[in-house]
Amino acid sequence: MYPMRREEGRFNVSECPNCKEKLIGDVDRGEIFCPKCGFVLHDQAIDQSAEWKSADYEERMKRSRVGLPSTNTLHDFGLTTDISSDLRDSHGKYLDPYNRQTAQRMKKWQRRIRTSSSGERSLSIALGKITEAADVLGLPSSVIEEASHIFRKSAKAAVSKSKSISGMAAASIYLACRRSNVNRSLKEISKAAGIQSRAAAKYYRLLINQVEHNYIPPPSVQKYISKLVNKEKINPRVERLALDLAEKANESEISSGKTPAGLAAAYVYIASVLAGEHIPQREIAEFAEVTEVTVRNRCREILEKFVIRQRLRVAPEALT
DNA sequence: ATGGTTTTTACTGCGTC
DNA sequence: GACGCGGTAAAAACCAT
Repeated sequence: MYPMRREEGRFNVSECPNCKEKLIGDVDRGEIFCPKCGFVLHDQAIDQSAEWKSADYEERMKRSRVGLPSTNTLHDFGLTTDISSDLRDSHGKYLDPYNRQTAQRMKKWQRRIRTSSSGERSLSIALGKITEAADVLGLPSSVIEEASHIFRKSAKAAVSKSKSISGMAAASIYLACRRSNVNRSLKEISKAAGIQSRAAAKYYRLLINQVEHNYIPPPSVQKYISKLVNKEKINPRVERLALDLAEKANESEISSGKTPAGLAAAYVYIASVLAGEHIPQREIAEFAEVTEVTVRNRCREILEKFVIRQRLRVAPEALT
């Protein structure tokens, strides 16, 4: 997964090994990932910058803390108290019978309270679901945090009331991906969450209406192309050509209302033919998660435009 | 709810290896 | 014959109104 060879010692971290996109570093979470394909370069990278500075020992002691950083992915933010069961006091002495009884009662209630209310419990389940699905997809933990945060917000706003937990989890992850510029389709995510993408789309729209207030533009065709190429291990030449076509076609007239995925598939298909690689429509359609018919239709439209251009270019020569 | 647009489903015919 | 490709009609899904 991590393509660095130890003996080389050096690895250029500025671009993604899959799609050559410039990588984005997330200092807060200590990881670097590709905004196009979601490739995580170094999930366990250590944040080398000091979190705080201290002039002297006293101050350092004041500022240091104990425990893991709090996280959105656990229902209680990872902040929990455990009452130990060995029934000793803070000095290590055994408790007397009365205090022992009290401690046991406290322990029991603490355990019950932690996930007692139905809200807490479902939150806990949902966050687990999010983490699980995101892990399957190999998403960077910053996205998981974001998704968890989104889910919390939706739960607070009672958006997720009486909705499928998996559905809301998938929708949260998808929104988190969109926000973080990680190019994953709703289909992929719903599959990982074990849910129909149709249903997930519904929940996503809910989320958009209730939680998200900024318009998130859909990923560009170029991104889809890169993703597709990277997924299918296609010759980079084809990618270049496809991107070229997409740019030159300046497709404002053909693209409106069409799924970018289908368009990208068509460009890649045409590029593959032009480059003499000829990838079957069937395969491209499968990887782009659209139908062959859609690929064909987009192809037809693009080619119609290109034929006209070619005629215009060729016509003067034909006249001479 | 509805209507217009797009995508999918399912099927057929054509040419090539 | 299997395969890739192109097309079509009808159903399904999507989206704004």
